[in-house]
Amino acid sequence: MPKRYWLLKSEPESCSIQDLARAKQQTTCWDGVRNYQARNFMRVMKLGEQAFYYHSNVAPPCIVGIVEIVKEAYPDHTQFDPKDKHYDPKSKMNSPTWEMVDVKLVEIFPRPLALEELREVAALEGMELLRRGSRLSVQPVSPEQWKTVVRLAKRKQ
DNA sequence: GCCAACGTTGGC
DNA sequence: GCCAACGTTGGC
Repeated sequence: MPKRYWLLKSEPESCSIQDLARAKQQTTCWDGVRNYQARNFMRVMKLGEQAFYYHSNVAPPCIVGIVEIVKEAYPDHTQFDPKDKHYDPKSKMNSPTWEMVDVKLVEIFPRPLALEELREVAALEGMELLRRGSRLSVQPVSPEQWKTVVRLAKRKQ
C-alpha cells in the first residue's frame, strides 16, 4: 500500500491546532467520528502517514497545519460513554462500531490557507474539501494536491 | 442565524 | 426497497 495523504476537520472550538500544540506529546486521539465513510478512511490509515489539519465552522475556514498518524485505528471509547456527546447505545463492546486514530502535530503553517484561497488554485480542482456540499470530516488527499498545498503554505508572502 | 447538502431513520 | 421526515455539518 503506497503512502497516502489525508485531511482532518476539526472545530477549533473543541480542538484547534494550537490546543494540539499544547497537548501532552502534542498528540490527541481523533474521537467522535460518527460517519461510516470517515471511519473507513481512518481504518486504512497507516503509521507515519500525514494529514492536513483543517479548521471548520470558523471564519475563515482554513488548513492550518500538518499532523501525523502515530497510532492506527482502535476502538473509540466515547461510543460507550452515556455521558459523552458521541455516545452510541447501539454499539457493542465486543464489536465496536466506531474507531479512532491518534495524531501528533508535525507543524503549524506560518499562515493559514483559507478555503476561499484554495478554491482559486487550479491544481486543486476536484479536491474533496472544495466539493460543493462536502461534509466529510476525514478525507483522502492526492499526492499532487498535497504537494500543491504544502508549496502554497511555504510560499513567502 | 440561515440554509443547502448530506446521512440516517423508520413507516410502509 | 422506497422515500419523507428529521438531524447534522459547515460555509456563508
